[in-house]
Amino acid sequence: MARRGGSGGAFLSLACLEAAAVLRGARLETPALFFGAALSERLSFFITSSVKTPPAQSLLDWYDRHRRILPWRSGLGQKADPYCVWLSEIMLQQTTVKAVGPYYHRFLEKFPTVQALAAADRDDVLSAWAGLGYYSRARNLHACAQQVVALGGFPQTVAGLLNLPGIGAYTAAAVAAIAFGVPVVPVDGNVERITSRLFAVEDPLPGVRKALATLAAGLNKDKAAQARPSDFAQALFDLGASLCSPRSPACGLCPWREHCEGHKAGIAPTLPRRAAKVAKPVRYGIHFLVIDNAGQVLLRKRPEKGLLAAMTELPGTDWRMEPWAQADILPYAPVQAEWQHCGMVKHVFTHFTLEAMVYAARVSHFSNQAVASGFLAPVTDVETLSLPSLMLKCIKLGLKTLAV
DNA sequence: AAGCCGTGGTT
DNA sequence: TAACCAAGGCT
Repeated sequence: MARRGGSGGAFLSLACLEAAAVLRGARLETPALFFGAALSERLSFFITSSVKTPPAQSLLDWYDRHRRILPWRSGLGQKADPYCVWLSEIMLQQTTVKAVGPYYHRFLEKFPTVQALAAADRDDVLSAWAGLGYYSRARNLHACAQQVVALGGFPQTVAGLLNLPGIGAYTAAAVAAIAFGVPVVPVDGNVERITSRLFAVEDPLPGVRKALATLAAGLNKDKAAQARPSDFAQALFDLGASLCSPRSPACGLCPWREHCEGHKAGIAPTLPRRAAKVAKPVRYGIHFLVIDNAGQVLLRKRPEKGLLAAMTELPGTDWRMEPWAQADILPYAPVQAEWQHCGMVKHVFTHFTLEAMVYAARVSHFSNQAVASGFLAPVTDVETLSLPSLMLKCIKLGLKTLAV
């Protein structure tokens, strides 16, 4: 791991010059060798025992003055509700505060307690999640609620929380710290960014992720942080969200600016570095919108596993790497009709881009066979049908064509 | 363990 | 526009 910042002596304690030598030397080695098993353990020790961490009190003072007011956040010194903390943490995984807000309120209204959530139908939970993305979170949320009820409440340790579905290293630490006052540092994208800047770590993600987590774990070692584990964790989130932002951090306002090696070296805005990414492949699919005289649209449910698992979709082809020829697609049409070409919907998933061609038609009524291939729903209910965003786009495009 | 899993906002 | 990114987890 390459860490910048003047002489090793100023940055690392004198007792650990050997560690500094190891760290400097490591820059010259291949990443694979550097993170080799034995060496990695030695480095974890050296890092946690030798790295000078910034004063937690400075951050906490800043937090007390500038902390954000969020729906799931309790008042300073107030006790947090574990159910609310957990629910918000799951929703906030890879999801912005702004997007979560309405979902969080709706969810609490529908499922006010973990018992209510556990007792609910899974489809109702999925429905309340529709549009938020990463739908495995909703399935795991429901399963987790049932386990929590069976356990008689939320586990109050990181290890106990880690056993629950949908809760990984980050969420376990976040719930433990925020809901139960356990002095741990949850490492999310904010904390990775802050840590890489504080210690001027120039090696790229995702390879350097483990090393950043080790460095981050040392951030709460002083007394001030130990006294306020919940506030310290949330202070890091707020710092990452409002000052130590990805593109143009406001280093001049940062309570840790005098302790930040990245800032001192003038490279803070460029951190963390990332390995060059590969281009996303394009996949091609066709989807069909059919409406009968009663204003009903034919839909179907996707398979239980895989992309958009168990969510609702328009009937259509699979999504393949080769574009579909006109002649290939008729067998996939759910009914015989005068199909009108509506255009293309482009949708970007994490690992590929989908170009979905949409065809639309009207029929007087659906045959039993057609209905058996899926289910019918009033087209006026499209907004409330628990549809993934992609399908909402396809339907809107199809409706536009039919209306003409 | 690298690939899979959504969506919306920003630059 | 295309890339980037958000309080990541699972397999």
